[in-house]
Amino acid sequence: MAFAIYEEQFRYFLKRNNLKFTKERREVIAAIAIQRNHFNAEDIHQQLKKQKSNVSLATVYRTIPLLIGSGLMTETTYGGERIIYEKIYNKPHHHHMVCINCGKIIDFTCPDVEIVQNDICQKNFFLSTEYRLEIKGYCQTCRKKMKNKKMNRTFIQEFK
Amino acid sequence: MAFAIYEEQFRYFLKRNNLKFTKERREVIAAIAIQRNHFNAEDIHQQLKKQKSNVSLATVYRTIPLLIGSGLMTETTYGGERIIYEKIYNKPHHHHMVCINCGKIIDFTCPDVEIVQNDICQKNFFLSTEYRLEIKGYCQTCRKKMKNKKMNRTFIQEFK
DNA sequence: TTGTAATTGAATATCATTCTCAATTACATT
DNA sequence: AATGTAATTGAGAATGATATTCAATTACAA
Repeated sequence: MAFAIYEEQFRYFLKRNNLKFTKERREVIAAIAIQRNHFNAEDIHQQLKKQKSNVSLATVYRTIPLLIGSGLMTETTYGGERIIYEKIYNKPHHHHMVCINCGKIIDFTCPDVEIVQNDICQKNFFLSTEYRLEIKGYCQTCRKKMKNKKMNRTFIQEFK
Repeated sequence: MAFAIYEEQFRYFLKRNNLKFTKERREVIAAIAIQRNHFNAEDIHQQLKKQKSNVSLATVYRTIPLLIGSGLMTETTYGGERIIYEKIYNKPHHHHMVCINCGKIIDFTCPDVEIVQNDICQKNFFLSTEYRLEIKGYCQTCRKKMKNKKMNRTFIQEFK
């Protein structure tokens, strides 16, 4: 499974940065390896408890930047109450559609965006490390609810 | 100037939603009208003080969703400590490059992205209300600093 | 084995944003 | 113009995710 590769990549990162590979960090990786598509800090902590691990939430938060720095995961969407992460190992680069009614996140890939992005960065002498196209709106399910007026809209507003 | 139009649009929105046009809300609009490209809740509050207005920070926060709902402004980038807003009146739709070293935000327009976005939404039966392409990386200035190793990098990491 | 800098858990701090509540106010209706 | 009522306000307190402090522990290079 992917776990061994996760650990290898993480150990390499730690060594390069003069950081230690602790029991706690190993357990956090194991917890990450098991996560689904999208998860947050608390999800990791819950998984640790399931694993009978006593790694504290503080350590989870301390480990997150290391996991991102080592290239094992990335932030997905912000804007909600919590930051949502996802693993990136062996996953093609993709973007997100977020339903503003139910919170559902839909992944999609789009090679065209990369071309556009390269072009823009070159023109602006910008060195890109990350780019994302994020679409907000209403998913298929919630559009149906809209017709029945069962949705969470706060204000009356037109759609473009 | 744009202020009168701002107010008209806002009053219309309030009326449609059975909300009141108060002295405080008028003052907040005046404060918004003066803001630069990118600003946050605290910036609005500071501007109110400059205007000798006593509108509280709580009211600023309460007014923000109304301003967004009425189409006067929008969230720009999250991910930092605070939410950054920008006015959208008379401003072409655009995207952002954010320097992860100095925090600089560079606007850019890109008509191609709209085409891509429409296509994806149609395929997924998604009703888009908003979309953004966000590029993170290093701006021209910070790239030069990188060569002199004067940058804020936290971890040693390769660039793609 | 040892020295030392990194790491940990627990508790506490931070700090942007939201909420509570009693007093005030806008404004539709008379 | 007066009235009724629901919306709004400021002040302060609450919230809650994330970060930090500190003393005790631990990884690991030498």
